[in-house]
Amino acid sequence: MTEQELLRELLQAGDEQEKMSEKKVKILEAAIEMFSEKGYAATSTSEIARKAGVAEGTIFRHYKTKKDLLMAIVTPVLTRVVAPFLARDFAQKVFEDDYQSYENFIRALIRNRFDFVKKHLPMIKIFLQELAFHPEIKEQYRHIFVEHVYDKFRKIVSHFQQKGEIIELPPETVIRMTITTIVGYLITRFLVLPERDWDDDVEIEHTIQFLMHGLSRRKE
Amino acid sequence: MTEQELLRELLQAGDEQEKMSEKKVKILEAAIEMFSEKGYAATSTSEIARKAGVAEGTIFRHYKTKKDLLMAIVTPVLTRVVAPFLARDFAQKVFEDDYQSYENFIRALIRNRFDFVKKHLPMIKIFLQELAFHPEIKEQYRHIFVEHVYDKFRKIVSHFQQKGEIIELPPETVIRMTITTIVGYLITRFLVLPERDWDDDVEIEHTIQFLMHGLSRRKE
DNA sequence: TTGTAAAGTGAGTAATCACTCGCTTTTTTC
DNA sequence: GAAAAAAGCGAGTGATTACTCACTTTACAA
Repeated sequence: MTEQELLRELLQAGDEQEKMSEKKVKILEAAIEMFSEKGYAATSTSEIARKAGVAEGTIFRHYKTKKDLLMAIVTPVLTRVVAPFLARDFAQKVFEDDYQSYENFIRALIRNRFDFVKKHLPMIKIFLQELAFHPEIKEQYRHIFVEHVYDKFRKIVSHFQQKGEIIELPPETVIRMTITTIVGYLITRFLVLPERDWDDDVEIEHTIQFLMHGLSRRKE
Repeated sequence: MTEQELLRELLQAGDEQEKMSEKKVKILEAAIEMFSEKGYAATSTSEIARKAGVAEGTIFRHYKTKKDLLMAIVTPVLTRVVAPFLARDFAQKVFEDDYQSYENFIRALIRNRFDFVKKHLPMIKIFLQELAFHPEIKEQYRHIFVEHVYDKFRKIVSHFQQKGEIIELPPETVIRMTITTIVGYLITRFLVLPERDWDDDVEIEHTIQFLMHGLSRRKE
């Protein structure tokens, strides 16, 4: 699968899969690169057109406004970020002991999210940046999280709390710590210190151990 | 101490304390508000002038360029973020058992940073946003961190590792987990879910317990 | 009080902005 | 293969941009 096919597939997530023209893909690639490097507001449509090798009018043929172009990039990220939780059988699998422990659940989650961030870093950068300034993006995110992630996550936490594997704190606190630890690792790894030579397998394992000990039942 | 005096003091950090004119303070206040709400690139100097109740020319009387204005806001944040580590006697105090444990050290740190973030949230938002797009800011940050924070932090970690309080992971991993946990909590608290009604004392204590258990010596 | 430097002003400037529109070229449909 | 639709083009639009500059007002030292 080529880079272009991969991008095409990701960006079409949700849409009826119409074929995208060559130039439309070029526009998206150029926009993603420039938005992630200079920021959305600081990137002009003429720059995007130049980098994409396309007339400026062509951009507005495909996207009514510059903001539409941003949303076309950001929306698929939104759904993919929480993708693991969207699978219909996801919570089921957890309860039916596909992952015998919270630890294995976390391990699968962190590995999965690691690959995702590694593959789509520029889009994720744009998403994180613009989240702060566009209330609709934040609202979409909030909606998806509340609707598709929070409830399932809460049930998983409760499940392993009852099994005695993790501590009896409020579920939202446990969820916060889990997400914070994973996201904190990924942001450090890919945004804060990307140039350091990481031993990813070791670091992921340390992170999992840290999280599991932090969440383990306290024994006196 | 009024809000204005407080702002004045913070923004003058480092400079020889020249008196700032009324209008200069107004400009800074307006710029901080707008930059944090709309972003640096999306805010025009004319908007800032209007909000500050000042002619546009007055902005450029005090700051040569719009970017100079940004740097005047962001630079003091940089030093204040790491302020606790800048104190000359800081590491000394830790070793001489002012904080008898890593836990107490962390507790003091998190409480201190909590107050700082709460007080200067808009400036911190601007700082975090623009860090991504201005290499000089990132370089300044890297420099201060490497020069003034990392070494002291590393010594503190080693100290408590030798005392057997915390686990014998590589110090940079322990530092990463500590910072990640604290920053993750503060970002969740003030940026991701600021509208939730937090019981801050409880949440801070849970966070400390999570961190300390995550970092504790594993006992078989 | 007067002289001077700093602070403040706002109309003006060239460049750039997101976006439009009449047109040509390419692709799809029957 | 002709007609229709979609994609692509680029000069042109009015609005806005960061910044300048000649000028006026204010602050303060001698």
